[in-house]
Amino acid sequence: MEDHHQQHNSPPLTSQLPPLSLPFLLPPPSQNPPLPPPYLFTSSSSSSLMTNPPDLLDTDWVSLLSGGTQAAGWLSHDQINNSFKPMAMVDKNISAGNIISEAADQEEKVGIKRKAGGRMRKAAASRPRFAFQTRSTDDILDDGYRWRKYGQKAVKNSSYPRSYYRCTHHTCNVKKQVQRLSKDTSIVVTTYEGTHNHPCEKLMETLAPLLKQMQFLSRF
DNA sequence: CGCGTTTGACCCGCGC
DNA sequence: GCGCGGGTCAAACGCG
Repeated sequence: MEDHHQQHNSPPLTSQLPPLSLPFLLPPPSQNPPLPPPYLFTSSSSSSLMTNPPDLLDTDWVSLLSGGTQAAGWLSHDQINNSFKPMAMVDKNISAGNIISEAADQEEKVGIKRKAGGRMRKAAASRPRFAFQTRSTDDILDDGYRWRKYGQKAVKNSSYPRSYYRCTHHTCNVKKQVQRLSKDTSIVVTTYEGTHNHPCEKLMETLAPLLKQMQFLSRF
């Protein structure tokens, strides 16, 4: 069951590209007030919630965008509004530090009890996971992928339920959890688990004309 | 009709 | 063993 989309007719545009740079992903210039850059961490960088922004060069944007989530890339979406901050890298090997405690707790438990639940329970061998928080009135931010909700649970010590989503792409089993903090109800914590094994449709749609142009120009 | 959401049941690990 | 908490399933439902 391999994924053999996108190979025969059209050459994979993405493979011919230089790594995406962050400015690509920032909101269009029409948004006058300068937005703070999105700070996301991976496990290779700092584990604690930073008061000072991490150096963007330290952030592995390429792997984030190809394998993690496009969340950081869609800041222009109205939902995200003008606030986007990291919560922390979620990794059971990393101490909670000064992460917002409710979320930290949640993640510690999730990390340990990864396999609890339903029936088709593969040994989810330490899939990449990370979480971040957004300040938004909408629980769901548009990260470019399509998600299907498969569950919702009330969580202890939280007045808001946690929602469970799966990527709808057939061969992709990336999941995410979305939960609003009860301490600060304006904050939504999104936790991603796994790696997308397919391109982001929306991102590709957006970039396709540009990529074609680049291909064309690169011939000269 | 296809796709996504809702929701109660079920499963599983853990602590006691 | 039992109950709890959390994650998942799947039938029913809703919507375009």
